[in-house]
Amino acid sequence: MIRVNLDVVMAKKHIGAKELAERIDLTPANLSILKNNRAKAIRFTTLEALCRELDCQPGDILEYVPEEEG
Amino acid sequence: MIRVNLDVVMAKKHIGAKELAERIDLTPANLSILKNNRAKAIRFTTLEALCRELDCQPGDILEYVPEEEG
DNA sequence: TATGCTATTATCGTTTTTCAATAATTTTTA
DNA sequence: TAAAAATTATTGAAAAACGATAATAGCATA
Repeated sequence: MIRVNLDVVMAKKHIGAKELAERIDLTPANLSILKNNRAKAIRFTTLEALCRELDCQPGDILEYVPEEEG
Repeated sequence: MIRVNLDVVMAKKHIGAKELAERIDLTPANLSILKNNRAKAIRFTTLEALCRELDCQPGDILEYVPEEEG
């Protein structure tokens, strides 16, 4: 499972979803999908804009969480 | 710019493109596109499979490289 | 040289998913 | 309580992954 830790990075940078959405030129609705782990993919242009505006690396945003076996 | 450092991780793990492609259930052709920085997006299912088989994190594979200003 | 093996590159068609636009609802905050 | 912010859902268009396939390149080794 790939976990999107956008909320953590946003909190560290003290930036809200509305402002971040504006800065990366994405609608707040679509940023919310990403932020709340409902996206199934990400374009590199979007990931790049996020890293640029949040001054971070992809590894700060994306995390691989091994599934526990059923 | 988002750089895909798959070649580095693969070298560390001593695994070839053919075997990795088989393990993550992707054609060698499509893995090559990703590995050589010609992909424009990535599905989380693919990123997850890569992290699982390479025993690594997204941050090992994806790197944000700030563009130098022209 | 010749022969495999691996990797890369390219094209086509299908499927998946992002994303904008929009609206409704919920949550948070002043 | 009212306003602002955030979430959720829907629709449609555009982008891109991906499989299948084939051609080509690189690189060993006999």
